[in-house]
Amino acid sequence: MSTAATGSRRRNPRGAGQALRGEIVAAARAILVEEGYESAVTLRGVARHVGIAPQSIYPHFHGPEEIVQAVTVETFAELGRFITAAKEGIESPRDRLLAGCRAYIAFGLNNPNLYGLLFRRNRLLRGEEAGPAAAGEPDTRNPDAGPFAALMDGIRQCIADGSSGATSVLSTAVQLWTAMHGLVVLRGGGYQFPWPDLSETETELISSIAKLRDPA
Amino acid sequence: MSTAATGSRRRNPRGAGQALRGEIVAAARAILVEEGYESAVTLRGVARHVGIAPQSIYPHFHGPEEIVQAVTVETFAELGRFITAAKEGIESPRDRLLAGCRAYIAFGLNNPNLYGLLFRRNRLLRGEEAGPAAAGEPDTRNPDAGPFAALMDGIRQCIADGSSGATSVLSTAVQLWTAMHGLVVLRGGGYQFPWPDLSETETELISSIAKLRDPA
DNA sequence: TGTACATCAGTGAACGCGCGTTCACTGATGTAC
DNA sequence: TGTACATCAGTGAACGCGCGTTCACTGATGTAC
Repeated sequence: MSTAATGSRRRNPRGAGQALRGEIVAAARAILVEEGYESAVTLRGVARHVGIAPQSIYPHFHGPEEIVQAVTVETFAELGRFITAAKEGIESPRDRLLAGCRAYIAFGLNNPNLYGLLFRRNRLLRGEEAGPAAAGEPDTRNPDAGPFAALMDGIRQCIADGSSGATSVLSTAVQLWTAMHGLVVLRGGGYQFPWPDLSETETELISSIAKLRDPA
Repeated sequence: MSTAATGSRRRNPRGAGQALRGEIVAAARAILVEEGYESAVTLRGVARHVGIAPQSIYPHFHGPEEIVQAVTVETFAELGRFITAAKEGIESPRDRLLAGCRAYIAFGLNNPNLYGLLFRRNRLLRGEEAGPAAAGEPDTRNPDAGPFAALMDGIRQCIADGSSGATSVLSTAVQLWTAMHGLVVLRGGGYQFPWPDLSETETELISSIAKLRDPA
């Protein structure tokens, strides 16, 4: 089931202790991708995957949740880069918006387990104490930065350009995000369902929500 | 944290052994609502909640997953009844469709933990063997029955009525469901975010996806 | 009408497992003198 | 140039905990005769 540790692991050289941190995060990521559930990420499981003793994780992380959080931060950055890359070189605001949205959806559908990590239910709902936002607080959910800000920019440009008839940028962005998230979660959920063609669905959803006019 | 067992539990009378089944499902439901995660439903935890010994569960369920499945089936039925009740007495197809969709969203936002149960990732994704659909297989995800079929009916009536300009019933229903699901999951996720007004968002999303014409 | 018995609705006690966590330890390597 | 020492990057062994699961048992109650 889970890949066994290599066993041939070499101790990191003096001063390179931080390298282990990276190995731990990578192992947790691999376990998440394979197993799909946060609960599969245990200190002992990660240690086995890396090939170290469980207690060797403590200098880097205080527990499993911190490791998962590190994977989450990494994944948010990855998603951002993926979307940015997809929009590169596209001039038309309308096509850029579509390309960005399609990239978001593609990332989610191709990495369902990692995507699920980005939007797992907030711990607050379980009655734990609030605390300030962590240093690497995910920024897709931050309206002023990252992918969401880029989405708003894209919509603004479409409005300016005349290719969108939307009135509220924030409201439109939230609705687009909502639809894209729903699409990723439902289609990536693994249910048996006669899903209509993905590309058409994307186009229709985005066009109708962003009130895009058909290009001449 | 978790409510203690009453301790004053009476043994069920002869022939009423099935009553315990109901108590077990109710306890699991309560734990899910309180704790929010499937992993919180353990045989021992449920037994504590009911006030019985852990092994007393076995005559009714083979393990925690079966209990969760029973809660899921119950919740699907509840959702269906809730939507049906909300549409009752509304004549206009357009208003019926809106009422049904609003009810779906309200149920999800008011019962985030139970709603999450309905659409948790399929076990198949974790590499477990397939097997045929269970007896109580959730029917919101079945295009030919339950809430989803009702949604398609609603759209059909709106099209017949002239209040919707949609062309494909199935595609429109899937898109509506996608958007509603995304809305519930994102808004119910507990993130800090400047969400626009819920009622307006609902109206805009549903109207644009179902291509509803403004009523005169 | 009384009584032996089968059945039902559970319990008591115990098991092995994987988990997080702690404490004392090791052995290589860079650094001060 | 040699050597004592501090530090770094980990390990060995053990703990208590909650979990699922098994086995033998109990005690009330309906039923056959």
